[in-house]
Amino acid sequence: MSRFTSSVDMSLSAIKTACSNCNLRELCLPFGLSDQEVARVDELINVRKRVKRGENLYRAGSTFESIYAIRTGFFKTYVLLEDGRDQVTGFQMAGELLGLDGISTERHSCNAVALEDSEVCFIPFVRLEEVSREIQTLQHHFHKVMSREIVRDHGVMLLLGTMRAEERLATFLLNLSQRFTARGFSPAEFNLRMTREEIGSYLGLKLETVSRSFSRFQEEGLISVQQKHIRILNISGLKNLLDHRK
Amino acid sequence: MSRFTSSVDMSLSAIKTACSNCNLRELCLPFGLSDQEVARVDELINVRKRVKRGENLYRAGSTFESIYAIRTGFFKTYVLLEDGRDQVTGFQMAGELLGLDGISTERHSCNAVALEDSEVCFIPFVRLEEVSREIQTLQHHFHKVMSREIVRDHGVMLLLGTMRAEERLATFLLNLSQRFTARGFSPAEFNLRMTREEIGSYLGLKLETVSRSFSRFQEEGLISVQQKHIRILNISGLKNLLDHRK
DNA sequence: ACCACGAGTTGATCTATGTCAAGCGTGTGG
DNA sequence: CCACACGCTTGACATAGATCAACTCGTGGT
Repeated sequence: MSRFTSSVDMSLSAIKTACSNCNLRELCLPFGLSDQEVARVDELINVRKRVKRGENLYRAGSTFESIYAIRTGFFKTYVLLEDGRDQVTGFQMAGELLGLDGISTERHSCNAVALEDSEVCFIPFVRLEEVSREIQTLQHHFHKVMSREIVRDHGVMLLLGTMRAEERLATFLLNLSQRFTARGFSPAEFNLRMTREEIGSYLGLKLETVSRSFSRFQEEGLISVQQKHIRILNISGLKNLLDHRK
Repeated sequence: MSRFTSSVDMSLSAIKTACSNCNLRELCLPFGLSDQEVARVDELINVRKRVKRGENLYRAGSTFESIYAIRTGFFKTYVLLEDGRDQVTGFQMAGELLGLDGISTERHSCNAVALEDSEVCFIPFVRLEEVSREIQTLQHHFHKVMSREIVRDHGVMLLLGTMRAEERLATFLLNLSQRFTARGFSPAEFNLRMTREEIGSYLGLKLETVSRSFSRFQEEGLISVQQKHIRILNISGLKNLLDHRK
């Protein structure tokens, strides 16, 4: 982790952006908007930024001004306890929004770090509220996105509160698989961008338990693991792990 | 409280002007609005409903139309797994909103049950979006409320992912105490509305562990417990449980 | 007012996961 | 392109909390 905490500023290359020709449009904020409406959204997104692997997009306590749409790359968000314990609250990939936590107090309440070289669009929040007062579709979609985040969090609470280690890991893999699929990647084969420790933090497990569970899955022929490379060999086998518990 | 739960008839106009003379205004949706603006919000709240202890306000899967503001009473929300395991995702009290989970898919994703006889205001969501396109203050406050829910959920994830049983319970008690205080009740003395099992479900513990932890706190003079009645005797002692872990 | 059953407490034991430790291999940065 | 640090795996052991069980209490419903 030490090499990640050193960075302070992000490489600052402001690029003119346009949702209009972004292939993530249908996964991202402009979902369901007409061309005209997308053009209005384009106007409010005037900054794009690269975030290098290990750099913070924002930190807990920093003032909130924008939400961010991930154009390329992969992030984690996490909260810290004073004593050093931390909890990864999510992993975010292209098309997903970051920073919603900051609206409530005008300060971010968690940290966002790039897990690979990434690019994000800045969406100044005041302007987003402006435009969403004008465009009903945008307003409604934004509400759906926030609500979806709440529902997702409840799912994680269910996982952390009731599931056993292997169920948690299976759920995690199936979720990743499904999100990669939605982005046009293979449902069965992908590279993890995060370490065992980060997976463990997200799932409320120690890294050794994550590692052992991976090994167990492999022994059982459910997946093949080679460091960060995962191949799902038996997806329904993984799903069965979740169903049939007494 | 009694004047709301009595069976005395109320005039329609009294119902229609709910927010304007509701003493929860500053905790609830109309927070920060001018009198004029509150009047606009009043207009969209045209139904109030009693929910008896044990009744569902809504269920997972039911279609989403309204969010609900709790006028009096106490609720829990929970999600279910097919195999019967469940996870309480939150306890809600007067002035708090219920139903935000439903926005994302137009169907509720969790269940809401009254833990005591309660009364809620229906806020038809389509109308809320309408009015919040007109009233910026309302729009912004609503966004803050949703964001606050996300931040709260992250806090629960931290609790479930990293804390030990007694830390979880202490966090829970301190949170309740703080919310009762915000509503003008004693910070140190209150009645739990939920069972040990429900507390356990929320905190990712079994009821026996909750019971044992209560007993331990009592032995240590931190609280006194008598069934559902809690008195916090040493609030900083409880807080210390959270800080000083290596 | 009473009874019965749900809620809570407490003890004894079990177990899943944490902890500690040692060694390996791979991919990243110099 | 190479080296080594970091990430990962695996084993042995420890423990917090789960599970099972027996008993008490108190409260809500009739």
